[in-house]
Amino acid sequence: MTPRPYQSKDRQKSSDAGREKIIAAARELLESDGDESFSIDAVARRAGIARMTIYNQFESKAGLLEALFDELAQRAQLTQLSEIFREPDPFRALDLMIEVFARFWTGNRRAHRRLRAAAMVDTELYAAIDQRNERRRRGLTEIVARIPPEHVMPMARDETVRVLFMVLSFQSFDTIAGEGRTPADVVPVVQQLTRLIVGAR
Amino acid sequence: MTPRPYQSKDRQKSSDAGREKIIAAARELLESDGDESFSIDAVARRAGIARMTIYNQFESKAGLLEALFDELAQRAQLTQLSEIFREPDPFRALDLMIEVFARFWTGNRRAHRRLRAAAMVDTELYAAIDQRNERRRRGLTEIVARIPPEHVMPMARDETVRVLFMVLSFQSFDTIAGEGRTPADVVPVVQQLTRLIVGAR
DNA sequence: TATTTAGTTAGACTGTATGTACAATGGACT
DNA sequence: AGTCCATTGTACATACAGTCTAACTAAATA
Repeated sequence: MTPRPYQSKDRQKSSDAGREKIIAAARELLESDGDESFSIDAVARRAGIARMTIYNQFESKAGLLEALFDELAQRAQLTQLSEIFREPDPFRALDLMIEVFARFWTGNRRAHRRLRAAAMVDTELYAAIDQRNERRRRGLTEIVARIPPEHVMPMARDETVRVLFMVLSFQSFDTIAGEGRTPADVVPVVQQLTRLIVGAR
Repeated sequence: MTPRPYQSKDRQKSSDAGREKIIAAARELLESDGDESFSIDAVARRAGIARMTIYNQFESKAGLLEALFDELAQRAQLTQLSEIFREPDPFRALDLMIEVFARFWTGNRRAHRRLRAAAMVDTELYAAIDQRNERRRRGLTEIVARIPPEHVMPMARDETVRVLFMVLSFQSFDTIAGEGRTPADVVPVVQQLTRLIVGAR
């Protein structure tokens, strides 16, 4: 009758493996251009597990997509950002930031599109992703603050941050990339655009 | 037994009135921040008509939203655009274009957001709205082509068009506007940004 | 080894939504 | 009077999210 709680490493490991299998299936499904719609059922089928397991692991569809977003971020090494935000040279920091986000946004473009679409409908997911985007804004604020006062800028600083935030959004990269252009094509354009916004060095 | 086809003016008029009533209800519903979800049923209830009538008039949800998009465009007097595209001075044309789009995008912001969200899910609607956006791109192409060859531009012309297309998108205005800023606040920022992109006169 | 524990699974069920089919109604036209 | 046609109510098929539950399974512990 006495409860006998325990945690297991093997148990945790197989559970984690299951989680990753599900997220991978979700990513593949979002990335594929098949006409199959993105439903919990479809993810479960592709991962070869029961639908209930997904609810077990992720609570809801929003929870799954939130986890997927974070996995995409890890894949694109978005963790480098905190390092970049500490880069003393603000102009160099912006160039690096553009490279990282180009990798992120254009690496899994279809997935990001459908993720955004889902986020616009689901308020819970929207809040989760919005929070992550705000990190980008805070980083930009830091970087812009690091631009020396004697440097002549075409816009006020807070306006500059707002505009840069927009330029570094998924939408921006997606639109500028158009169809069939690689990150290598887009990065120099966005870097050039950014230089115009903060004022050439 | 013999078919006796006819058209009626009164009939047409009351039918058109019904159409407008439905579109108005759809617009109000999209614009309101209530938690009521945007369903055909909700639109019908608000318009005070039967759900079937909507399918009768608009074929599908996508059809209704497409019609709504066009109504929003008319309300914001987007028809002025064809005139602006013929403006000989390209710099002035850009400034005017920004004013028109600021009115369009920020006038019914919530509606545009949810319209975009719906379009990202529904391919039919996406194609319809994409087509309308392409008119914007063609207009920009014309305007940029009108910039005199001796004018020094920071980017190649085709790249300039792509970037301007992005800057004049809903997403751009929505992001730059942030929360609670009016078109009057946003227009000068976007105009300034555009001047940086095409090169100051 | 026997028992406990916790994640997995299949299936039934609810609720919401789109879209279709169809027959009845009633107003507008000839 | 007779015809046309948009509107309407109702029933129906389908898809999806999410909940509940009871059975199953494999690992952990005594």
